[in-house]
This record gives sequence, C-alpha cells and structure tokens, in this order.
Amino acid sequence: MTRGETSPIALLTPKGAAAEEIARHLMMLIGNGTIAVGNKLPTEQTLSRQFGVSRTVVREAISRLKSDGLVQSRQGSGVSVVPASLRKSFKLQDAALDRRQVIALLELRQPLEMASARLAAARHTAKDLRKIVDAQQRMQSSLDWSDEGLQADLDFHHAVAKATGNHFYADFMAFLGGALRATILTARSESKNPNIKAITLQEHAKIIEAIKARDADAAGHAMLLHLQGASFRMAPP
Amino acid sequence: MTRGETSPIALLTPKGAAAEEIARHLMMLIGNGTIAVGNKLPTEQTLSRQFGVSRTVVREAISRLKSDGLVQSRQGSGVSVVPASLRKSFKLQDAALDRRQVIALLELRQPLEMASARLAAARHTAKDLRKIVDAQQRMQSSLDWSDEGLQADLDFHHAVAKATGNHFYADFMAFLGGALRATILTARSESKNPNIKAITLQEHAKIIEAIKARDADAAGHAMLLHLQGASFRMAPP
DNA sequence: CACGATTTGTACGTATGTATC
DNA sequence: AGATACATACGTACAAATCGT
Repeated sequence: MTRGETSPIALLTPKGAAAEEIARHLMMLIGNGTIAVGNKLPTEQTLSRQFGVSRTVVREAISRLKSDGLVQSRQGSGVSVVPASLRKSFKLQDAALDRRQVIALLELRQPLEMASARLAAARHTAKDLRKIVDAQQRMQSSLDWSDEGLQADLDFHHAVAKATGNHFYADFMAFLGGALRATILTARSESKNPNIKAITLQEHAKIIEAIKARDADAAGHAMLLHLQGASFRMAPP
Repeated sequence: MTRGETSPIALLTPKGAAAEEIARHLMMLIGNGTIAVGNKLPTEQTLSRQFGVSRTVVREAISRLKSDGLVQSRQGSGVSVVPASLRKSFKLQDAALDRRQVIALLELRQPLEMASARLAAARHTAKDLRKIVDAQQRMQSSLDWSDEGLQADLDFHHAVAKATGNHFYADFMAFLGGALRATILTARSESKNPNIKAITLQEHAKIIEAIKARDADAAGHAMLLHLQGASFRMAPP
C-alpha cells in the first residue's frame, strides 16, 4: 500500500454525496479537536489524495465549512479553524438523534415553547389567531394522524411562534419541528393509545383559549402541560 | 446589453468571497419565496452567466445551500428547493443584526438562559461549578472590560449552560453568544456607566449563589434579573 | 424505446496570492 | 530583496444521469 489506495469515500458513497461525506469527516475532525482552533487543515491537494476525489469536491466540502463559520481560508496560506465563538450556524448532525438526544432536544424546546405561548398571548393579531385556529382545525379534520395530522400539529406550534411577532421564535421552532419530525412520526406509529389525537386537540384548545384571552400565564402553563403530556406519551420514562 | 455583461458580484467582491456572495443571494431568493418550495433553481450554467463567474463558484455556493438542507440536487435534473421543515441548520445572516434584531434575539435568549440556570442549579457537578466560578473570577480580574471581560462574561453563561448536562443548551448558548458578541462589544464601548462591571459581577454572584444552593427558582430569577439589567444597560428603551 | 439535448458530478489546468529560503 | 515553492481561487473539459421528443 505505497500510495493512494482507492478512497474509503469515493467508492461507497452513493453518488453526488462525496462533498457532503468529506465535509462531515472534516467537521468531526474539528469537533473533537483533532484539528485544533487556529491550526490549518491539510491542503486541498492532500485531502483530495486522501479521499481519492478531485480537488473540486474537496473545495465544495470546505465551502460548506466556511459557510458554517467553522473555518476561514486565505489564498496562498491555507484553511484554518476559527474559534467556536464565531460559528455562524447551529445545526444538528442529522442521523444522530437517538433517544437521549431527543429528550435533550425536547428539554431545550420546552422553555422556548412556553415563552412562545406567553408572547403569543400578549401580542397576537387577529390574523395570527386565525392561523393558529386553522392549524387546529386541520388537525382535527385530518384523516391520517401520522402524516397530515403531524403536519398540522407542527403547523400549530409554528403558528403560535409566529404570533410572537419575533421571527427568531418562528424560525427556530420550525427548525426544531423539522428536527423532531421523524422521531415524532415513528413514536406515533408505534403508539397504541387511540386517544392521543383527542387529548392533543384538547390540550391545544386550552392553549388557544388562553392566547385568545391574552392571558400569558395561562398560555404558558397550558403549553407546559401539553409538552409534558406529549413527551410522556411519546417516550414514557 | 445583449449578453453576459460583467457580473454585479464578481467585480465588487473583495476576492475569494464570490461563492459566499452567490450563496447569500440564492438564500435570499429562496427565503422570500422568489423561488418557491419544490421549484428548481436556475441551472448552474445560467447562474454562472448571470453572476459572471465559473460554474465551479456557483457549485460551491449551491454546496453550501445543500449543507443547510435548503436545496437538493439530482444529477441530470436540477437543484430544487426543499420544504422548510427539512432544513438542517439554524443560522443568522451575519451582517443583519440591527437594533430591532438584537432585541428580538435577546428575547429568544431570555427563556433559554433562565431554563439553563434552573437546570444548572438542579444538576451541576462540582466540576461544573468550578468552571462557572472560574469564569466569574476571570471576569473580575480582567483588566480590559471590553475584550477580556466580555470573553469571561460569555464564558460564564456558557459554563452555566454546560452545567445543565444538556449539550444542546451549551451549543446553542455558545452560538447565541457569538452572534451577540459584536453587539455587546460596541454597546460596552459606547456606554458611559463606570459601574457596569461591578453590577454585572454582583448579578453573576447571585446566580452562582443560587446554583450552588441548588435552588432552581432562585437561579432562574437571578438570571432573569441579570438579563433584564444587562438588556437595559445595553439598550435602554 | 432510443437518442439527443440538458443538467449535475467530477477531474484537471491556470491564475494569483503567501510564505520561506 | 528576490526567487521559488506551494497554497487557494477560479476556469475549462469531460463523464454520467435525467428528461423530453
């Protein structure tokens, strides 16, 4: 094995995901400190040989890291790792949501959802409220609880977040919803409880009622109960 | 102007930021719905002509969008916009933090910091507490309040978030800290109040005390007071 | 069903900036 | 200080997949 034996990536990668694979690899190397902050990545040519792909592919991978603010490049010098405090994106590595991670993520979501409900109660417009109620009705009339129903469920929470008037709430809630979507889906399909839909609708109704009454405390409390209930139904301890 | 008149980007871009600029442009087009979900982006060749750069640069830009889960590409077919629910990253467009956005971001941070303090009070280990106290001491002994002091300040909040034992809290708080860093820096440099450091240290001390006592309510409350105070000192209404 | 036009994926070559001797 | 090696930035050529005719 004197040289460049075929890459571990170029071959077993479906096709067209080479850059993604390499980006993941480099992210890992940076994440666990193998390439420390301030240090330089191997040169593009080195990486292209290591992975058995062209420099173009390597450059596309590095471009992703730059986009996340993980590295910066200077022509003639190289690509160096930037401090964590300058990272520009918050992202979850997709396939890594095991049970513990899901619980942790739900724990992050809870205070945000509560604050979201409180702010929505205080600030919502008539239009915001219509959107919330609409999502609730779509959920109620959904025939498919797993798919159409889930979408309406996520839409409900997204609509509440939008009613805060703070687009960061809306964006982040949409992000979290998407991240949890697959997990919720499988949890629902595995669940034997036939009353989940009715219970969920009832909990949502309480939230709507409180928001409508512009009662922030009640809205936050209703949201907390809903999340705790949903969390329990999804993954009983 | 029959064709390919020189790009608005390739020329006025410093150098080496062509892909970033194009990525931003495309993100905007997707964000405001100019290119709707499910629709296809212009072909790489078209984009390269429009922006006056090579396909390589366009591909690096698109690679970034793929990394964020904004688009997906299929060889021979094209690049299409994926639904918002499948986005893989939460990021702020960097240069867009005006006063209103900062306030909105602080509003997102508040409930998270409170929850962070509460969880830290409940779960912290001795090592976690040492890290928190260490950050506090570094802040106290910092000679330069704007730079070294700010770092210690952010480290304090990061240490509290880590003490939750939930790495999503730690990661997201680090992310938010980085995003707000520049704003806080300028706010401090413009501030005339000479007591800010002492007040901040005192507020932090209250938080530490509550965490130490494993009193979640007190920790959350102390954190709330701190954030409200800091917010007021930074941007009085 | 096949073929060609179109589009993305990959490889390679050139220009330009940086560091080092 | 100049030259030389090497790094990234950018451009071009070819391969593979898709889609419509």
